[in-house]
Amino acid sequence: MANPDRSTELLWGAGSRRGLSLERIVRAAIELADAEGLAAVSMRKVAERLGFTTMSLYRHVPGKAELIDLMRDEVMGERPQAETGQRQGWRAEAEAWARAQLALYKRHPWLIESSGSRRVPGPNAVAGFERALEVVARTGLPPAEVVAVVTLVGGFVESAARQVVETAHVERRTGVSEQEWWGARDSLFEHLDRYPTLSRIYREGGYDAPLDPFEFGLQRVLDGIEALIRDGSRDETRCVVCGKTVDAAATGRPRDYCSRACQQRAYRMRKS
Amino acid sequence: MANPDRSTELLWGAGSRRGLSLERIVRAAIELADAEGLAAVSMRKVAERLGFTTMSLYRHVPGKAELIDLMRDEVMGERPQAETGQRQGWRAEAEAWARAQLALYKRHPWLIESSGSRRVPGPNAVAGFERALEVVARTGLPPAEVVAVVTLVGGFVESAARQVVETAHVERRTGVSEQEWWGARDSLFEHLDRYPTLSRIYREGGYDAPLDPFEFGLQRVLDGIEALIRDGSRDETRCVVCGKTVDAAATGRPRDYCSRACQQRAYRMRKS
DNA sequence: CCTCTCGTGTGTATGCTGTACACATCTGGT
DNA sequence: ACCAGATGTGTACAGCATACACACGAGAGG
Repeated sequence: MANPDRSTELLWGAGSRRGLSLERIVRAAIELADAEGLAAVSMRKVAERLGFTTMSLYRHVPGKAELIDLMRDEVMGERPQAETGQRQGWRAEAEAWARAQLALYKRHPWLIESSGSRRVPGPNAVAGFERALEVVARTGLPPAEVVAVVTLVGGFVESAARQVVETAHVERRTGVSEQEWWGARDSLFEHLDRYPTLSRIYREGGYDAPLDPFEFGLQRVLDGIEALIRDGSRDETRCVVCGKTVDAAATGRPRDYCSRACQQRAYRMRKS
Repeated sequence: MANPDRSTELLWGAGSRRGLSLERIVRAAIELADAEGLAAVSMRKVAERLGFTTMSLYRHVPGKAELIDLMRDEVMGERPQAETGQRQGWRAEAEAWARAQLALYKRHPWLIESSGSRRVPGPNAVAGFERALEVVARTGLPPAEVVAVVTLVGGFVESAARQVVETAHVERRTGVSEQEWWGARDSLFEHLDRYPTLSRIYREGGYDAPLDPFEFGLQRVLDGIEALIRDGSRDETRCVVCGKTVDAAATGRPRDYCSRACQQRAYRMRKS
């Protein structure tokens, strides 16, 4: 587990603190991870690649966990592309954001492997988050739902990337791995009668031309969000702060907020 | 589907407890992972817990990777619950499936940590997949889309579980609540003005009462799938095998399949 | 000039990890 | 009785992150 304070300091530190050596270490580690996977990244290997001893790295980086934090944020700074001229409607822009994120995962598959444990978000990661919030905020959804939507799409992209990258990884492995795949297929065939629905769907060709999980899933998720936007704007029964359903007052002026807490938050917000 | 030999051995416990067995190893490893996390599972620790030497394990398990495969499939065999009387409509059942899956991840958080690298699916994992296919197949979607939908929902649940479980895990291990943790990262907030949308949403209270990412996301995803079902049944412009859009014939009888390949697959399927 | 501190690189040592290999013991079949 | 195979053990090794003591060179203060 990375020391949060140290990682935060390194990730957010002023330019002067980020010495030349630190950048070289991080870049060497990224090259190693890109070429041989996250498992191949050891302090020894990184040091060797730079022509220094293992322990010299510790003069610039507190530990391996922090190094990985830095690697992650570094590649997240790769600009998706020329940042097209916006104003395309939230859906097209959300699609573009998701596709750029997927491309990032494809360029650096180890991002997925290293996303397991608790990570401190760096400036570039937050910048990506900011861009996504920007897009979704234009939908006019209440703030809490904007955050939830971005979380959902972000999580989906990572999940899809995990599948896409993994199958690509398996396909790239030749011979032995392919045989394993066939072996698993055979033993699965033997017991296929235990799974009637699966075998029926297999027989009906459900696996002959599999749909791209990213493209398919992205459209479903965005459809679901679109439905949320439509429902939310049709009836006004949702809290404008958190988006929860607000039980309509039987008589008198209809409520805007689901609770006094949300009302107070909106008031403070308006006042500042 | 209990193996009689194994059952007798387990039931006759006292006698067989003297020796090692694959089941005992797997169960000990699961207990260890449940209690202290996946990182704490080492061959030495598992062996110690059982009162044997490290190397004795290798008489029953080829290596650690295979042990983890076995652990995964073992816990996936835990029946979600009493398998309620079905016939509730696909959406309610899909929700139940997703919730059961989330509960599984909560019971065994290490399932998420260990899902990174390539894993061989075991009988219990396939059984869970089969149950999901069963539910989604009732929607009448074409086979390839049934698979894609199950993949989508499965991926979503894992993604949401990763978030939910992780915050809980961090809180338990560090003894610091999520709020305190982020509060301590004040250097992060210092730079908040670089992110206008993020800070605006924060000020508007978007983070004060965050929506449950699982519950929120699940509804969006299911909404998206519902839209797919509706659109698919309204117009017949989709291939009944793979679900891709089929370009309508200008004149004559409208096509059912997107390609000769799909037409042939459906024919073979009908014939068998 | 000398000395003293400090940033930086190095070498060694420790305690983990998975697992290869040789050896011991016990068991069941011929 | 004997032998083969299954099972458990002990030692050994390579790899990992990293703690710690040391070496060297630069700049500051006397």
